[in-house]
Order: sequence, then structure tokens, then C-alpha cells
Amino acid sequence: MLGSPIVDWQTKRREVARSEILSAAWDAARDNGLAAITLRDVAARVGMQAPSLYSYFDSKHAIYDAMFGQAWSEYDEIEKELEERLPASPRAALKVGSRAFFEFCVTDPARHQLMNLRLIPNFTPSPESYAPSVRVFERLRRQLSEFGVTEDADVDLMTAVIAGLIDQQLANDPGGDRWGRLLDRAMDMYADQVGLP
Amino acid sequence: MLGSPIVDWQTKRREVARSEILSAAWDAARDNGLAAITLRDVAARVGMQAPSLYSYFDSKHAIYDAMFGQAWSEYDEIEKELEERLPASPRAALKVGSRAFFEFCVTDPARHQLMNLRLIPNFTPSPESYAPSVRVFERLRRQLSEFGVTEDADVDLMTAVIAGLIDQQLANDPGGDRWGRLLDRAMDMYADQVGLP
DNA sequence: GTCTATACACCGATAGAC
DNA sequence: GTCTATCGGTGTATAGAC
Repeated sequence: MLGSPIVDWQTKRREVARSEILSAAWDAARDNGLAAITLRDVAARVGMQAPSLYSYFDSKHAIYDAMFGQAWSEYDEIEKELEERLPASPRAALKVGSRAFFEFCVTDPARHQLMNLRLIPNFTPSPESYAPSVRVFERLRRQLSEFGVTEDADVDLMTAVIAGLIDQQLANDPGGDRWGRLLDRAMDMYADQVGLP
Repeated sequence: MLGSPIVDWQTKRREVARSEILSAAWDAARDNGLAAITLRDVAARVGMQAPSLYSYFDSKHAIYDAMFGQAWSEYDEIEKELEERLPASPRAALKVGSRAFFEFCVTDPARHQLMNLRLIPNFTPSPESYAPSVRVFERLRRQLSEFGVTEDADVDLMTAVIAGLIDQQLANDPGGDRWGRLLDRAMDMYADQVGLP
């Protein structure tokens, strides 16, 4: 592959810059809220002028899109590692897995809003950015099926219970654990419902 | 009360205008999304110029605030009527009540975002607008306590289950009923958990 | 009192010089 | 690739007509 290193340098340099921009965007989202991100602020955080961002992203939505993919990819990696040391007991595995997702969402509200809610007007993730979230969901389906839970409705009920605890925690007790401490109990409630041992 | 009719005319006229503005704001929210409301658009819908809105509301946030109070007041009225013909059976009552809230939220996503999520940056409802939502929550507490459910954690679990179904329905199957048809089952699951007959 | 006209600072986005 | 200049739009605010 002669000559390809030069392309790699350029590509890598570009990727580094994109990564720095995304990092600045996350900082801005955590500081002022996801919807309150401004290109001027993000640019200033990386020492650029606002229009220069357009050399790396086609639009503000493209930044949101990359952030969406990044967040789900990050959680996908966490779950991939977690999967190898998951308890054999269905209930214990349910509790460990749901706790991981709960903590991931609750520790960064802006990230959760982007991942799980549709609060950016007219923003729909691109297929590439959507892919890692599909991987996470398919892994959940597979894990549940190994415990004998195969009905779509059963999986939907599971996601609803976890999503509800996360949303209530963030909306009504941010920084606390009023709903977080209900998580294990909620998983037992679900396990009873779908007949898990 | 001589002379008071004049005051009433003025007050009523003002209230009518405020009501029309709010109605236009709801239309705009449903058309373009809650966060995408613009004062110029709202004003145009009621045949005004944008600055004229400041004669009726102190700021855009004041409009959101009034919308928040209006939405919860409306649901408070619905529940007040519903309460008189609630089934005696705890499980049936749970299903009827949760269905009412679910439908109210799902039929108007913009309203749900305003009522239950915190997606408008720096917006916190005023005490007056917050009051009707407290009334709704206290009614739920009272109804549950009549069934013997008195623990705060039990009430929190209930709100989380319903909130989760609503959020998943709106985020992943808007316009459908993929999570809506799980509502009765979820209420049975909850009733089992808290030991309701 | 209510409206129109106008202004300000900021936003996302684009054009074009270098 | 990065900059300056600029566009149309936004929330917000005030001055002043009627």
C-alpha cells in the first residue's frame, strides 16, 4: 500500500480535529444544555472561528449526528466488556445490565437526551450513527432470549421499565437516587412478570 | 359592586386575548415542535406583530409557563371527572387511570414534552403553573393509599412504569400503539409487585 | 392601553479572499 | 483550511403613534 500513509496522515489529522470538535460540543452540552449548543461556542472552545467548523461537519445537525453515534458506540463498548462477566442467574444479569445502562444515562443528562429522547427539532440520526444503538438493542434481545424471553412485547416492556426509571430520576430528582434505588426491585418485578426463575 | 363591570370587561378582554395567544402557541408547537416556537409565528397566527405579545406575556418563557399550567389544569379536570366513575377494583382503577394519562400524553407529543420533560433550557414552571401538576400527583397518592399503597417508593415505581411506556411509545413508535397495548399488562405487573388484589 | 416601527445581540449558514 | 464579512432569522426590548 505505497503512498497510503500520506492519506492516512491527512485522514488521521482530520479525524483528530473532528474528535476535538465533538469533545468541545459535549462540554458545551453539559455546561448549557444539549439544545443550547452554539457553533460559535464550540468553535471558541477549540480555538477556531465558527465557520471553520463547516470544514469538518456539514451542519450543526451533523455534529449532533456524530455525537449520537459516539454516545451509543461508547455504551456498546461498555456492554461488550460487561457481557463477558455477566452473572449466570437471569435476575442478577438483568440487574447488572440495567444498572449499567441506568448509570450511563443518569451520569450525563445531555447525553441521555440525545440518545433516548427526540428533543432536537428535525433531528433524526443517520443510518451510520443509528447502527450502534441497534447493536445494543440486538444484544439485549439476544441476552433475553438466552433466558427464554423471546416475545417482542416482553422486550418492549423491559425497555419501558428502564426508560421510565431513568426519565423520572432525571426529571424529578436529578443528582439523587430516588428512582435508581428502585431499579433492582423493578427488575424483580419484571422477572416475575415474564416468568424468569 | 358598581363600576366593576368595566374592570371585568377589560380583564375578560385581556384574558380572551391571552387565551388566543396560548391557543396559537399550541398550534405552533404541534406544527413545528415545542422548542421551535417563535414569537413572530405565534403573533402572526393571531394577527399581531411579535412585540405586541409583550402586552400579554412578559417573555417567551412566560408563554411556556402558562402553557404548562394550562396543560396540567386540563388533565386535572379530566381526572376529576374520571374519579367519580372509577372502578372499585384496584387493578381496574389502575388501568383506567393510567390509560387516561397515557392517552393524554401520547395524543400530543409537544404537550407531553412540556408537561413531563425538561427540554426548554432554563425553563422552570412558576409556583402557580406548577400547582395543578401537584394536584394531579396528590390525587394519585390518595387513590393509591385507598388501595393500601402508601409507601413513597411504591408510588414512584408506578409513575416510572407509566412514564416509561409513554416515552418509549413516543420515541420509538409515534402514532402507533406498540407500548400502549402493554399498559394493562404493566399495571397487572405493578399490582402484583405491590400486592394489590 | 394597545399597537407599529425599529433596534440590538445573537443564531446557523454561506461567499470569497488568502 | 481558516479567516472576515455578511445574510436572513431569532428572542428581546424600547420608543412612540393612535
